[in-house]
Amino acid sequence: MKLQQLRYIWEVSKHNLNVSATAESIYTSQPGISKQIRTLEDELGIPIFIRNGKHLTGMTAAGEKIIRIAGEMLQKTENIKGIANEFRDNSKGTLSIATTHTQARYALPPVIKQYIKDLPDIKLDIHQGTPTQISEMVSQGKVDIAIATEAIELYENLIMLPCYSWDRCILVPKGHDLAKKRALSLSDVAEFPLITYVFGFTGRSKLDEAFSSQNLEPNLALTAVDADVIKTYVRLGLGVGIVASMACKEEHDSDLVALDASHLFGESTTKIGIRKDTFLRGYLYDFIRLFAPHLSKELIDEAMCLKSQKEIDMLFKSINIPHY
Amino acid sequence: MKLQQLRYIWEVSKHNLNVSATAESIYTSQPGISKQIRTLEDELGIPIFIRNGKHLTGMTAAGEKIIRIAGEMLQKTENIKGIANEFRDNSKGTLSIATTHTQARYALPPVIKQYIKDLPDIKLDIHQGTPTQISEMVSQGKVDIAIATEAIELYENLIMLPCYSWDRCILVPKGHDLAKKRALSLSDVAEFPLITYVFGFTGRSKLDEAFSSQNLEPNLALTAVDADVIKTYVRLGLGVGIVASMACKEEHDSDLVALDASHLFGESTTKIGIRKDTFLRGYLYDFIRLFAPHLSKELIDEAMCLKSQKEIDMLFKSINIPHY
DNA sequence: GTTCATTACGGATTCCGTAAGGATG
DNA sequence: CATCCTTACGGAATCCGTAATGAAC
Repeated sequence: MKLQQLRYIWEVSKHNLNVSATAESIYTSQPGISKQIRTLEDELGIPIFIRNGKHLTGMTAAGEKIIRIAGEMLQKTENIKGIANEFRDNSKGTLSIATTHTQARYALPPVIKQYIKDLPDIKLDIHQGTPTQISEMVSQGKVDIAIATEAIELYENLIMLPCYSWDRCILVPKGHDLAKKRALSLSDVAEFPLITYVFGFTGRSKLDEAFSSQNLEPNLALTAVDADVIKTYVRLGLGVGIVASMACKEEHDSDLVALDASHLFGESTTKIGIRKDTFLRGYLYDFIRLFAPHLSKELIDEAMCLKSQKEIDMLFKSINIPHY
Repeated sequence: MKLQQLRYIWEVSKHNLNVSATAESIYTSQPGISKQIRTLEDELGIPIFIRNGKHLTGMTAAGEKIIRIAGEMLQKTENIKGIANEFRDNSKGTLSIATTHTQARYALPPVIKQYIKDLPDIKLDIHQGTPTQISEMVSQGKVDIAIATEAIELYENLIMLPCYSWDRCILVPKGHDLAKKRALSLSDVAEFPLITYVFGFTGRSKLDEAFSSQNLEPNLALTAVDADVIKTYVRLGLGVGIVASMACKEEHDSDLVALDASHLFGESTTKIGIRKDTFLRGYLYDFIRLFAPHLSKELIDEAMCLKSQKEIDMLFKSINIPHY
């Protein structure tokens, strides 16, 4: 049994059982893979893949189990390499972050600024995408961590660490009727056309919950994936904006007015998503600590050791999560 | 990185960092191992072992972590082989059991008898030893399971599944004073010289607890590792025997009298010890089921998935454990 | 007829054993 | 000087790529 062989069966299983495509994607020859798989099957004495003539059409029951274990082993080889890199030079390396517009535009800049000052030799890769896209990227090991409010929980091999909770605010042009109100209520807001995030972005679900719990039918004039677009249309007078409070800070002295809406909607929590069972390099802990000061190395390690997300959530019940 | 290299560093770490001894034990040449380790260290870019001139004197911090992961990976290769064997032919294989005299002599015979009838092609290896020895054997993977009442909990990489609880009985020669008593008390028993198990065997600790909780100082005339020896000396009149009830059954119609002592001592529980994270072959589940009918495959799998022994104990709180 | 896996084969690499070398205690 | 690891080297085995073969859709 060779690691190479395990890698091949793993890769083939991830490429729709197409050996040619697999070979191309990992830059080797197709017969080479074929041969190694056969050798492994001979050694184990059982078929791993089901063949219909000369096509792979499925995995045997044993094959499925073996491929799963193979995947775990390959993960461990990565961990070994990570440990080696860590000890070779902890001040060098690449930190890959996948995140959403909201985080990249509002929450991350001060953190990144400090981070590149503290650890100047760490190369930063920041990828932007939808919550689903970035969760997928971590899940596949293409980036180290995801930062998002949504979708991370949909991936079984990711664990979520809560970073900070936040509320929403209402954005209106200066002089708007809503800005004159003393105590803003949800029905006040629902009278105007609304502009907010599309579904699946930046805690949008909490927003829908709030309206429907009061039997209000919001009139959504426009939905966007990011606050900058929302602001643009608020300025154009298309409606009232509802955005994350992180995106409101600088609005007080411009042409828009931000009204606190923390009493109208439930708070949301932004989380970091990490792949289970990965070795985390020191500078990754440093980054997380900077972004979410309550997430110490010890706490993260403790959470990583736990089996299920449920247990992790329990762990964080006793921890004070910062509020934005 | 090759599995072979990982195996070498693992084996060397298990042989007091002596490469020559390692080479001998795994039937290969010493330079071969040396070379592969060097190659691996070069590839990873860090030393795994600390060298003093030409002697290996320790492991680096990175090395320790890497070797631990290597061990986990090697375990997984075994699991893959196990799965393959399982599917190749589930009716063939070897079941290795390590157990104590008490189990082998009294609890196991009917189970074994049935088992070889049900699965005639499974070869059985039964090893006898002290609780510590047999736990060690499972811990090192030399046998599949341990069956004992003591010591399994001392090994971190073993999990324990409760099989049955049992009580003790008092053994006296026919016509002995104690046999005439109606209600036996602990102080009645303490008046006579006692013969029982040595410390660390067959629930001996429960026995000591019972006496000391009533401030009684038992007079131990003799201690032995097994009930057969104890019976021999009870017959010689050296004292009163206290043995597990499993060992009493056939005494009723012979020259010894067995008196129930379940009200005098707390009950003990005999457990099965299995190494964590191992793949269990089908015939192993069959054996366990025969020995402890409440341990279904599903229940065992559930327990094996849990992280800590604490959680496993919790799981079994809601399960009814048979009493001997 | 295109796609796809297997077989065949030759060259390069890797692996492993023996023998010699050099450091440690 | 006995033990132990490293280096050197040659033969065997393995791996991998190209080319040819044949089955499936």
